[in-house]
Amino acid sequence: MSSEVGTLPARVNSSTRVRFAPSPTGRLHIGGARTALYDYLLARQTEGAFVIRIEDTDRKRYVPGAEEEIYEVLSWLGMEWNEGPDVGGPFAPYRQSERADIYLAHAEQLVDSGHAYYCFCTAERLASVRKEQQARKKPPRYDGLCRRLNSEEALNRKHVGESHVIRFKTPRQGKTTGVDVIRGEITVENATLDDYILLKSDGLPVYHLAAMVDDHLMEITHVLRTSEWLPTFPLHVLIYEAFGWEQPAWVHMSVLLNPSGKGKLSKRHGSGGAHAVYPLELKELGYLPEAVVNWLALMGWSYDDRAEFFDMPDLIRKFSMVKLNASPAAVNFSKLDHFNGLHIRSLKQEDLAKRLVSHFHAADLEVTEAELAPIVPLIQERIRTLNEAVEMSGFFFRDTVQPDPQQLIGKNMSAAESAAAVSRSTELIQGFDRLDAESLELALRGLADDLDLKVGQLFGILRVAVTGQRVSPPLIETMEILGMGLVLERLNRAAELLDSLE
RNA sequence: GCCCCCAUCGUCUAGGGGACUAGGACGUGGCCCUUUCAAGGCCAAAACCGGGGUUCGAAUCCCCGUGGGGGCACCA
Repeated sequence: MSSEVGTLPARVNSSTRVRFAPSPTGRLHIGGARTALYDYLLARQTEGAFVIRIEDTDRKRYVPGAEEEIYEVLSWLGMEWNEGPDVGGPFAPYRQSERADIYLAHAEQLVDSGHAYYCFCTAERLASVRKEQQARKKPPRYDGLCRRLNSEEALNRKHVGESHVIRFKTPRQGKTTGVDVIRGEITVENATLDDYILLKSDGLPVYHLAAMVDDHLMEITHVLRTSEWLPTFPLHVLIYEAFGWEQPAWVHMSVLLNPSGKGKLSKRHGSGGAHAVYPLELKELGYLPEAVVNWLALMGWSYDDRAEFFDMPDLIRKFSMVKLNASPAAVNFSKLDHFNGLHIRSLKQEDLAKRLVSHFHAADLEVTEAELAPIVPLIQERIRTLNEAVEMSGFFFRDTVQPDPQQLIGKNMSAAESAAAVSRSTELIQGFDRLDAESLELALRGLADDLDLKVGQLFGILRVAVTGQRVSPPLIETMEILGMGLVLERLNRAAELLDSLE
C-alpha cells in the first residue's frame, strides 16, 4: 500500500482525515457519490477518518430532505462514516449553519491582520459595476471602492449598523501557485483573482471561507473536490497563507460529462429510463450498490491494464490518488449494466433471492424469499438488473398469464398444428404423477420427435403457453417449478386461444 | 470577453522516450454452444487532434494551433 501512495506527502501514512462536504441543495447525484467514494477509499485505505460535513450556508438554496438523501445514498453504497452531523465527533458541529460564530471570528481575524476588509457596497452598486465592466468587455470584478477605506471609517460605519460584508484583500501583484496531487502546479496571476466576499451580509460565510476554516479546524489532510474549483484554487491557497496554516494535499479530480460527452453531467439526462443520474433512482431500477460502486470507481480512475471487476475491499486496497485521471469522463450507462450483471452473477443465490423481494413487491407481486429461492438459479445468469427478474419471472406468481394468441403458433406451423401439439403435450403431462425435469424433458423431446417437430418448435409453443412470454427461463425447469396443476391449466387456456383463431 | 484545466478506439482507459504490428473493458459485428433469452468461449472492425521542435529514437518531453471541459455571484 505504501508504494502506491508513495509520491504523496508523508502525512498520508500518519492520520489521514478526509471529508465529503456536500451542500444540501438538491438530490445527490452520481458525481457527488463518486467524490464521496474516492474520499471513503482514501480514508479506509490509510485507516484514517471519513468525515461528513454539510455545507448549508446558503439558506436560499437549502432543500429539505437533501441531507437525509446524502446519508441514505452513502449507506446504501456501503460507505460508513466516522464523523458527521448525525453521529457527531471530536470536531462537532459538522453542519456549517451551526458554526456561524466560528467563521465570523475567523473573518474578523483576517480583517485585523490586514488580509481582509469590510465592504459596504450594496448589491445594486455591485451589479451596475459589473454590468459596466462587461459592457467594456472587461472581466467582472469588484472595483475596490471599500478596499481603499481607512480602517477607522470602516469601523465607524460598521458600528452604526451599516450593512456590510467582509472581503478578502487579494494581492494585486504577483502570482500564486497551488500544488495539486494529480495536476502538479497550478499558477494564476493574482490580478485575475477578485476580492472575493468571505462573509455575507447575513453573517454567514461563503464556501471560500467556510470550507478553508473547517478543513483546517477539522484537521483535514486531503481535500478531494472536482475541477470546477480549479479557478479559485489559488485563492484558497492565499487564504491558508493569510491564516498561516499548513495546507492539506489538494486533489482536483475531473468532472463527469453527459453520456454524449457534451457538457457536464446534467440532471436532465436523469429521471427514469436508462440514464438515471441519482443513486437512489438506480437503486429502484434494480442496480446493486456493489455494481454502482464498481462503475463509479472506474470513471476517472483505473487500476491497471487488466482488472475491472472490484468489490469495496478490492477498491480500498487498490485505490490510488495518483491514478486519478485529469481529463473529464463521459458516463457510460451500458457499462453499468454490464457491471450489474457481473455482480448479480457473483451473488450467493440466497442473497440474490433476498434482494429480489422488494422489486417483486414494487410490481405488486407479494412473494417471499422462500418462493423466490427455486427461481433464482434459473434467472441469475440471465438478468442484468433486479427489475429484469420481475419481467422475466413474474409469471410464476400471477394467477393467469395472457399469451398473445399469435405467439402460440409454432414456427412454420399452422394454428391447428399448434393446437394439436398443445393437446398432445397435455395428454403426455397428464400421465405424470408429478413433473420432474429429467423425465419431462425426455418425454417432451420424444413427443417433438413423434410430431415430427423440431424441439424448438414444440418448446416455443409451450413456452408461450406456460409463461405468456417468448423469452423466459428454461422451459423444463420452469414447468417443474410451476407444477402440474398450473401447467395443465395454462395449456388448456392456450388450446382455447388457439381454437379461437380458426 | 478574461482566466484555468484537459486531449489514445464511439465510450471508460493502459501507456510515464525504445518492450507499440498501441493493450484491456463496455458497446458493435460474426462464429460456436443452445428449447427462447441470457451467460460463456472464439474472432473481427475501431484510436495516439494538427503542426513545429528536442532526441539516434516520441503516443510518451517542449512550444504553437485546434478542439473539449470548467470558472468568472452576498451559490457551492
